[in-house]
Amino acid sequence: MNIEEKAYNPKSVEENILNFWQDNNLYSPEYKSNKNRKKTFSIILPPPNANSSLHLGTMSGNTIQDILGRYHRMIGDKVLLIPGKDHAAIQTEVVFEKILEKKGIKKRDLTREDFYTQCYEFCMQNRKIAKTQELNIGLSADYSRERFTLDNDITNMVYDTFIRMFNEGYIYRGKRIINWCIKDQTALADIDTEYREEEGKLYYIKYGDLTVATTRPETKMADVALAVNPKDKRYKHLIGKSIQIVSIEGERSLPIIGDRGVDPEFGTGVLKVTPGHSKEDFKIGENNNLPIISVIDTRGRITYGKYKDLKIKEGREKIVEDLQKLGLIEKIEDIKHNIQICERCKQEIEPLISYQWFIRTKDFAKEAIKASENNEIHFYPKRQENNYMRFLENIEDWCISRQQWWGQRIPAYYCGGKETIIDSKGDITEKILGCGEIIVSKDKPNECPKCGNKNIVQDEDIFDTWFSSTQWPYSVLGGVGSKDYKEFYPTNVMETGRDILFFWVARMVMMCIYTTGKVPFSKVYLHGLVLDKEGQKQSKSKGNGIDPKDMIDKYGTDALRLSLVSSISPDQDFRLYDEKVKGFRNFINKIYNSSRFIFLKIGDLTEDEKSKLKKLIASGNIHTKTNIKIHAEMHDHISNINRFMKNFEIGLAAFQIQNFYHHTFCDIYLEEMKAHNSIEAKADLINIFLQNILLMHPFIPFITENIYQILKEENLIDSSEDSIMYEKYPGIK
RNA sequence: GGGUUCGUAGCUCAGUUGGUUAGAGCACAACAUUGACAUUGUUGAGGUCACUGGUUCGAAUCCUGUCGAACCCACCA
Repeated sequence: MNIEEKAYNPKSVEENILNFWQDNNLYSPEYKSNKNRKKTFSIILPPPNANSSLHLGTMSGNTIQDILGRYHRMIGDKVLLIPGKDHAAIQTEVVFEKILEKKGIKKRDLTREDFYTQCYEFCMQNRKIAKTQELNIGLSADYSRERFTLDNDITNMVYDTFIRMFNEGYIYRGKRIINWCIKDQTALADIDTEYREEEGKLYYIKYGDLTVATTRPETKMADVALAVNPKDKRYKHLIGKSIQIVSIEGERSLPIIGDRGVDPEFGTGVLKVTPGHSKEDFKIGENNNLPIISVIDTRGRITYGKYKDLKIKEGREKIVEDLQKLGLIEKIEDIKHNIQICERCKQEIEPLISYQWFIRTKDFAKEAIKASENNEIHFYPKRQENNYMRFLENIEDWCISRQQWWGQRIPAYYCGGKETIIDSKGDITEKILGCGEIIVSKDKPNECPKCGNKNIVQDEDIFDTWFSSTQWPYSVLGGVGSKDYKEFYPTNVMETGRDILFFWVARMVMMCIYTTGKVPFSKVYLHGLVLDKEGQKQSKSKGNGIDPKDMIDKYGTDALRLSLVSSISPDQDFRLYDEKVKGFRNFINKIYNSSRFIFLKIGDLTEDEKSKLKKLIASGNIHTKTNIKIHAEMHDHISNINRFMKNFEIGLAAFQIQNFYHHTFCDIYLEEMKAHNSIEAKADLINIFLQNILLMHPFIPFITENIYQILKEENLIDSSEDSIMYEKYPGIK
């Protein structure tokens, strides 16, 4: 810092400080000052997706993580923040396919290997950019330990888990109804889908004497029953009977069953049961032992009779036309209804019957629930615990296979390969062509262990990205039993966005308890989303995103950090915009100028005077007549900040350090001190100043490190530490 | 349908277990500034703390209900 300049120039200062921290390896738990530290504090940083540069939301999380890390370093813990990057299976595949499309290349033009290699390259470039961004925001993570979720050893651990779960019966290959994305050509877990309200039509179709209201007449041929509510007086007497119908599929008989899930208020109160193309109906089918018929394939085309190969919507029109000709359409109403869409590509989801890999989640969920009940895991804010519990209590089996290329290929092998057949009745079966054996193994077996068949074919599918990322807390440390695992696992805090509580946090607890026997972290802090000035979610499609780099270039990193955390509360979304960051820049400048003033005031002391000054500070007996009040206020301030930090009230702490420095330290104390020039007064000034700088360091690390270094250069403080990062936090013994 | 959060100054937001006169920043007005800072300071104006009823010596804070906004989960056949 050149204190000749009237205004603070963050750019050059931050660059120097950053180099100083990195060159000396200060972020590492192996750094010399950590040598005698026993208590560890570790955070697994949520690995951002390696398919783009970081957005502000990720960086707001990084800032909170870093504040916690720096605070704990200063209260004497051996701190490890572990960075990583996530391959983000489907999302990255979608993003990368678009990039290829721009070059006029279609995914299927490439071999699987080429696609993978190119996508890997793409991710490595983003990984580098993201790392630079993380470093620039001051994230004090140990990059010698940085990992990518597709690193070989990580994948190996993921495979080990899969194999163990398979052998213990927690993983099965099953025929179930799944969410199928026709655009992405893959199965999706429920959680990977969203709902969107759309205008549609409700068709009232005659089934013999009864009328059924449906939005999906094209699945009519897959009906296997009609269902009514057992309490519905209109239809109660029909339960257990059958109805003869004549319709486009000819003459046939459908059983009438009772199911409590049928809403008597909707339509006519009669539901057509289509287990092959509706999740609810699939459940009804299971409960009543009904057959399953499929009439739509994975391309979203009809497979039945004369409608074969028509797209769903074309088929619907044609079928309605034919029904009308037969006089079977009673009426058509307009309806607003929610359609299920793919979270990634936003296209409509088709529920289809398919063979996929599933995890039996019920037992795992029980353990994860127990962890919370036994107070082994705490949520900030506490109310999120309810969401966590409700998710786990209602959890369904987790579909972990995806029909994609970018990710970890499932280590399952089929004797002779497999094929899926829809028979003439519309029944889907998966047939393993050899002796029927499925071999789960990390390496490809030479032959089938059961029948000796040499023709062994690997499953084409990859894992859901969350299958690997939920194992991240121990895999990133090198796995169970590794040196880092022993020292840093379980970790202390999971700090992440409130939007991935279910995707990641809850499943991480389940998976890690299974693989390590321990709850992976004892505290979960969930932050809100960063919104734009109008309170809208920032997104690339809206173009309302704020580029973190712009803010840093314009106002400096410390200013941006403060604006990301000051006055926030956990879980609560907050707005960020130019003027806000500018305000914090003004505060940082205030710190600069006040320090400039202090250095001018201290003036050129002789070495004797400096040593007297330091002795006065060390003795603690430096009260001067004019400023007794400040000591009491400092004392309260320090204990408040420590209390806030312990309760994860980061927003309050950030707000208070700024407020105190500006309006108590500068506006009152510093003004008063203008009249005092004794060595005692100067000692007092330096002492209070230093306390404030230390208090502020976790939040605004750059300027505080810079001031600290000047205090040392000027020989105004004594310390064996090279950096403020390892100084003792005020109020901590 | 179930759940959560929010509603405080013109705007953006704090308000730590219920406790004097409800705070900050931005914006606004006036004044000041020769030991730092016009990216500053001082002072001021600006609030029925959404509304309603209750608990309490005392409510922005706790409880009932209403209105408005946002979000999550489930489902819409």
